[in-house]
Formats: sequence, structure tokens, C-alpha cells
Amino acid sequence: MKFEAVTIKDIAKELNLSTSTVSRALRDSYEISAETKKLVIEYAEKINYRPNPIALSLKERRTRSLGIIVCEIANSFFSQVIDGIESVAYSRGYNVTFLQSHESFDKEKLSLEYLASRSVDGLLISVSTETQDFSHITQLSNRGFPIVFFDRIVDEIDTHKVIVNNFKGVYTAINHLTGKGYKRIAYIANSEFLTLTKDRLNGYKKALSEADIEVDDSLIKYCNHGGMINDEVEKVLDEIFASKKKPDAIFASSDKLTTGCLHYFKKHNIKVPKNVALIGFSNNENSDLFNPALTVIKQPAMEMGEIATNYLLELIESKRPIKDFETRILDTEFIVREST
Amino acid sequence: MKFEAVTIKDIAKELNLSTSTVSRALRDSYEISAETKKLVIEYAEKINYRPNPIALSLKERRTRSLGIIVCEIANSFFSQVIDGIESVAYSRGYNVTFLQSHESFDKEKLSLEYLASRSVDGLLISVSTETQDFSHITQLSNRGFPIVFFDRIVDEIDTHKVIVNNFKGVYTAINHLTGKGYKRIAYIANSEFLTLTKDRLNGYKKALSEADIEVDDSLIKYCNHGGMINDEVEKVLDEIFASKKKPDAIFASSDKLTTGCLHYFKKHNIKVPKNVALIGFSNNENSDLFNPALTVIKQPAMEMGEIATNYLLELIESKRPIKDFETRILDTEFIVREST
DNA sequence: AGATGATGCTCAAACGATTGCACTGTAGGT
DNA sequence: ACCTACAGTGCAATCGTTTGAGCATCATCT
Repeated sequence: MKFEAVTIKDIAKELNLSTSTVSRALRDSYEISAETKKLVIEYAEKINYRPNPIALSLKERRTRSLGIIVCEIANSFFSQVIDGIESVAYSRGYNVTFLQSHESFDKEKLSLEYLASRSVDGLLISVSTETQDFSHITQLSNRGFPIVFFDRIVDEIDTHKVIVNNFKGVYTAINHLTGKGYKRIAYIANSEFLTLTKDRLNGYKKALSEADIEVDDSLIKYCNHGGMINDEVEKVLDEIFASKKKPDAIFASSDKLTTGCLHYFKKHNIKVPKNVALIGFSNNENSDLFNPALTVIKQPAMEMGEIATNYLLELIESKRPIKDFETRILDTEFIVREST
Repeated sequence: MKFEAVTIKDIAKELNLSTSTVSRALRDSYEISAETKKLVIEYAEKINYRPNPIALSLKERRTRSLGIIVCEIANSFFSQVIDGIESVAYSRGYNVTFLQSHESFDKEKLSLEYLASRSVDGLLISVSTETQDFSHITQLSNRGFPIVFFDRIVDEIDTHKVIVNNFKGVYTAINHLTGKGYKRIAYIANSEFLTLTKDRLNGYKKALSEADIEVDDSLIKYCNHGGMINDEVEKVLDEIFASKKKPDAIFASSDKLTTGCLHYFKKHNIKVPKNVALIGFSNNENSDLFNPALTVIKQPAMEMGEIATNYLLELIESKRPIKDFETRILDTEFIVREST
């Protein structure tokens, strides 16, 4: 079934005017007489005329829509970022198309191709954990396609970026743990390819060394699919807990990994914080309801989305190529609860 | 900064052909010689040509994109539905634009107008809690715009719908409570305007009457903003717990309301299930990690999204108007945990 | 030789809206 | 009476792509 909508032609035919006159009347051009304007506007109102955004896009060579690529919408952090993106985008007259990479490089690449082939004016992206080869993004960026990174950025591509202070966030958290006497602190990391994983590792190491604790590489485990693959978290935890020198605390680098740990603990009847303490990077709105209530490092997700979108719109709407790119670093919030 | 992309014209100019020949060559038309085809296809590949979807949309009078309106993406149930929608849509060559109503009638209306003015071929919608007047949807539907409802449907609009068996889901849950000896069971409902609220109420009443428990209207409370307004849940719980005859169990009708209850209990030091039992409609992936682990009625969210999308694509792609509409009713899953 | 037909290409219109330019008609000035 | 000015409107090109119709060119058949 075709849904036939009203066009400017229908108005022109009905009123015995040309389409140009109708167009000008609707845009309140000075060239059109008051009478004609009134006639046109009233009739347009009556038949509920709406300009066709597709035709406008073709004419103006812009779609007034933004593309977003994240690993998963069903993730508190990203859905909060998206809230921020949406609010800024709509207030500036843009709409928004989302794509999920589900942490797959191939999906990310396809999504990127799709969006970039002129169905959006610019792109906000947090790369997938799998992504090691950035050429698909680099190419676009080099051809002048506006891209802004948030959260999981790509160092070697020069454009606006918005992240949190990952180093400081983790440093504070680990510091808190060492201060409480924890000595064997494991780091369940996201993919080792992500910049933020490295930054966080540095914060972890710094805090340990300041507490005179030697870094034990067997306590640092990577989940290269971000916990998306079923037994990923279980496997690394098995490894950690199989060792003779068990950890007394765990730092999990994302929401998915944190809940993964909790599920593991529940299954193996490991008590938190009695047997092991837990701190996670988490924006889960219910982390205080967990058993136990979680100590978390929280990111200003909404703000991140807003800032990133403003950056992107700046790139899109700028008359001349932008050369000076900024990386905005936001502060995390550290919330101590029962799990430590 | 304008991002200039390659068009069919660039290819035509370079190869001294007409745009029609290039177009036909790319679509592998029989009218074009093998040599020319090869030439064109190779050059297109080389300069990375991608057809402009905007131009195609204008020509074909279809955008190959679907619109989704939900109250909130940051809600486990809806983000799971969206996962389902996305997977079907992309596999059938459609992309997807989301809009959040944030439970506001005005936002919903605006979003609808926007999407319908030809930027999407069809619409999937779960109406906001505030919506009482459906004329904005009815109008569109009557003009032949393809719409499919899911979860929060509108009875008086005749089109495909996908819901769960709300009656049975609640009946089973309340039955479970009465079987365990609970007698004063409160119902914290969503907006009273939603069809599902009424269906659930009927399940609630049936189960109570079968257990010879009289329905006490003071135990039935509506949250007309779905728990989006700060103190909404707190207020109704205050009312319920202020009464002399306190409830011994609570049934919460959505994820937001369920976590709202938990937050309230935590604040007022009410122990679950010792002081009061709790059952919620919830698709939260971590409801087993809560303190206590929650007994829940779970909806097949992903499946719902898939089915709804298939319905919508059927409406969009059908050659002739569809008159026979279906309402698909899915079964819920009842998961008993510690909270009851 | 002339008709027929296949082959391989180009022209131009169309989708819906915008906009520079051209055109018509009227009024006012000289 | 003629020129200028200008208000009010229409024509046609444009954005990128598709597609029906038309037009050469050449081989083949009678």
C-alpha cells in the first residue's frame, strides 16, 4: 500500500498557480502578494501539507540527520549517552539514526559505509571492542566526512573527541582499595585494543605502585569481546580464582563485565565483599539495588552525548574546514557503597 | 565543511558515457555491452561510488527506513524490543530511526508528525503513558500510513498489534502470591489510560477472587507518568504504607515501578520478602542480582520486536490495502526468585 | 537492394522543492 | 506618447538516479 502525501503541486493545481509561487508564498517571500500568500497558506493548512524532507535533502545536499554507532543500546551507559545526543540533536533540528555494532568489526564497518553514503551529515561513534583496523574510519575522515568520537576513541584519527579521565577514575578507585588494605587487586579489562583500556591500566599501575604493591600480570585479564561472548568473563575469572594466590578485590572495566562478575560470584557462592571486593565502571541506574550495593566509577554519560553532539554540529555547520580539534576530558564520579 | 561524494555523473563524464548508460551498466541491464559494463563497474569500484539513497528515495517514493517511537531507550524492555526490530529491519534492507517520547504526549505527537511527513515508510509505536487522545495516530492510520502497535496498543485503531497476554501473566503471578498465603496484595499500576493496565487489573482481580480475597481499591494505585516523575512511586507507596492495614505483597506493573519500589524499601528499611513480597513486570537483565533477587514476569521483548517489524514490513510492501489485521498475543514467562 | 531486427547507446522526463531569471501588466514621470 | 520602475507571477534548471522511448549502426534475410 502506498501512502500518498500532499505535495506543492497539488496546491498549485488547486489554486491555479505555479509551484514556484506556492513555494515562495509558503516561505513568506516578499515577492508574493499578501492575498496570494493568505490563499496558499490557508489551503496548505487545510490539506495538511508538509514539505517532503527527502526532496529538500536532495536539493540542499544535507539530510539533517546524524548517525550514531555504539556497541549496544541496551547498556545503561550508552543509552544515557544517546539521551544526551538526542536532546541536543532535536533542539538543533537534526534527527538521529542509531546502529549497533554488537562489538563486531564487520557490523561496524557495514554500518559506517551505510551511514556515510550520504544518509547522514555526520557521525558519532564509540568503536567496537573488536576493531583494530581503523582504515574504514580514517578514509571517511580524510575525505572530510564529519566524525566525532566519544568514550572509545581512536587516537590516530584527528578529530574532536569526548572521553572521561580514565586514568584518574581508576587511580582513585584503586587507591580507595589499597587504602582499605586490599593487596591482590585484579583488573578485568575490556578489549586490549581500546585506548581507554590502556589509560585505565596506567591508573591501576600508578595506584598500585604508590601503595608499594607489585603489579602481577596474572591478575590482569582482557575480554576482547567486552563480555558479549557467553563465557568470556567466566573464563577469565576461572583463571584468576584457580591460582593459589586468589585476589582479594576486583576492578571491572565496564558495566557488562561488572555484572558478569556478580553473576559468577553468585554461581560460585563467592561473597562480596567478604571473600572479594568489587569495583566497577558502571552507569547502571540500579547498581545500588544490587546485592551488595556496588561501589562504582560513574561516567557523566548524558553530558558526554551532549558535548559530542555539539562538537559534531560544529563540524557539520562550519563554513570552512576545521583544523584545530579538541579532546574534551570529563571527570568521573566515584561512589562508595557496600561492595568494597 | 561540505563532504562531496561521487555521483553517477562523475563516472559518466570520466568515461564519456551518458548517465543512463552508467546507471544501466551498474544495474547489469541487458542493453549494455559486456565491455562497457566492465569499464563502468571497475571505475565505480575504483572511485568508491555509492548510490545516493536520498535520490533513490525521491525517485522510488520510499525511504526504506522505519520509525520507532517508545517512551525510553534506557529501559531494558524497550531496548530488547529494539534489538529485535533492528535485526529484522536490517536483514530486510531497512534502517531504523528512533524517537523517545519520554512519556510526554506532546513529544509523541511531534515525533509522529516528523516521522510521518515522509521520512519513514512506516511506524512502530508503543504509546506514552500520558496519551489519552489518539487522533494524531488515527488520522495517519486512516490516510493509509502503515502503523503497527506493540506493547502499549490503542484498541480503537484497527491495525496489526503485538502484545503479551497481560491478563494471564498477572493472573499467574498473583495466583502464586495467594498460594503462598499473601492476602493484602497491592497493585502499583502504570497509567490508567493504557489498555495493558486494564488487562493486568483484570488478571489481578480474577486471581484474588479465586482465592476468596476481596479487592481493596485502596491497594490499587496508578502512576500516570509511568514512574518518570520523581516522587510518583514514592507518593503512592507512602499512601499504601500509611494505612493501618499494610500490604503484605506488591505487584509492580513495569520495570521502572519495580525498581522504584526497591529504592523506596531501601530508603525506609523495609525488608523484602520479610516485611513485604515483591513481584514485578521486568525485563531487567540483572533482576537476579538485586537484593533480594526478584521474582518477575518477563516478556519476550526481542521476539515482540521481530514480530512487530515483520507485520510492519508486510503492510509496507503489500501491493493492495490490507483489511484483515491481526493481534498477536505472546506468552510471558514467570520466574520465581527470592522476593516472594 | 531493401526490409527487418538486434544491439548499444543517448535523450529527456520524472520524483518534490527551491530559486535566478524572464516575462507581463500597470502606474507614474517626463 | 514613451520610458522606467516595479509588483506579481511563471519558466526552467538543479539536486542524483531511473527508465521509457528513440536513434544510429550493423548484420542478416528475402
